[in-house]
Amino acid sequence: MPDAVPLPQPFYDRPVEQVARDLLGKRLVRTAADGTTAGRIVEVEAYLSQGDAACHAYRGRTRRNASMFGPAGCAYVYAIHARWCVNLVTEPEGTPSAVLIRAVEPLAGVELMQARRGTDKRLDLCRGPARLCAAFAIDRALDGHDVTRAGDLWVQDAPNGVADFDVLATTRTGVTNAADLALRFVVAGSPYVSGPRKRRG
DNA sequence: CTACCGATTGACT
DNA sequence: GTCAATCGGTAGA
Repeated sequence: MPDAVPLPQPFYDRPVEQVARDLLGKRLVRTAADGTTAGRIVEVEAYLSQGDAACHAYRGRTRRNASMFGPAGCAYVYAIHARWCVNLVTEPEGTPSAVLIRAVEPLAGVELMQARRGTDKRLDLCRGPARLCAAFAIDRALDGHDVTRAGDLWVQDAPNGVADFDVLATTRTGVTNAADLALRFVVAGSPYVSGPRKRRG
């Protein structure tokens, strides 16, 4: 863990699909009152500002999705089926796009994750967007949080710039609208990604 | 205020 | 593989 440098704001201020791919392999770091947890991002999904019926901002701005309309580099935390999920907002302010973090590989604070999740199974600790949030103690309090500075929630650049893995693009999981778009990206071969689901080239 | 729905998960066949 | 519990957000009366 050489440099603990946060990914800078310009990293997020780019096309969402590109940011999604580039987030793979980076470290998500969460510091809470009861300790710190960290994990390597292995699965993400992109939600587009235009023509994407699955995006929460598709039908305009509401109280819930307000963070998506804010500047890049902020968190967008929402509730679904009584659970929390976390996104990272991309593209310029007023452009409601974001990357959903679906799974990470546990790197630090594993015991804390186990306690929060109520399971010892390392593979299941952060596999799935809501499981990840439970393991990292992420909830609505972090909605709108700036992730470009080392703080309660941020993303650390990977030790080396060169990716040592292949990226697999598939359709998104669980969405009922615009289900045909291949906007889910995973680290090929990682056992820490959530259920495979159908694949697409 | 009530009614409906979902970017999920965990339990079960 | 299938299925339903779960509750915050949204729309509508």
